[in-house]
Amino acid sequence: MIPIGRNLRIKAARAERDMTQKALAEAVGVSRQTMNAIEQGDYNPTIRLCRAICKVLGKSLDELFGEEEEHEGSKV
Amino acid sequence: MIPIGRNLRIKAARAERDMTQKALAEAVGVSRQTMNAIEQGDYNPTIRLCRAICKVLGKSLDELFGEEEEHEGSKV
DNA sequence: ATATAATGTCAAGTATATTTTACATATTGC
DNA sequence: GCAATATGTAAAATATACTTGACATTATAT
Repeated sequence: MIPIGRNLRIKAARAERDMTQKALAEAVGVSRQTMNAIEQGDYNPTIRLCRAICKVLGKSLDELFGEEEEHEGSKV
Repeated sequence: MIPIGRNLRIKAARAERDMTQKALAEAVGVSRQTMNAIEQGDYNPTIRLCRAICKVLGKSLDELFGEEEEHEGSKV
């Protein structure tokens, strides 16, 4: 629970590497559901998991987890 | 448990702002023991708490929590 | 249309982050 | 020396990250 905002940056970085949620989850050693929940913003990973995700996706903490979400499309 | 390495960067950033562990803990809304444990590397905060710490200390995630610890003094 | 892979979600359990209380050790100032 | 403040630790309780298993939905392709 506790909505955090969907993390589209992870999704995008995954796309860059053509990785599936499952593949990323395995690469960082968590369940697929956990990866999905993080992308959905359903919770709040530990810094350790964040670091692992960054490492696999070749991004920095600031790039993937910095600040709060950038706002979505400005609806028309 | 699970040693992560002491986070001297937080300690240093705190010193820059002349903040005590207690003050920082209150500013980010956790207990003093939690802040202490994080600095001691005794565990593994959530990204949310990390963000809060960064905000209060005026540092980025990469600055305070990026990569693993830089090695200490190169022993002589 | 129907397989198959990728994703979203839920519920029940386990692991662990965080709190509270409490005490011990520095450290600083009187 | 003694008081006060800052820090380090520990044990028991609580909150929540994360797992497992299962099912529904949305692509993509044949």
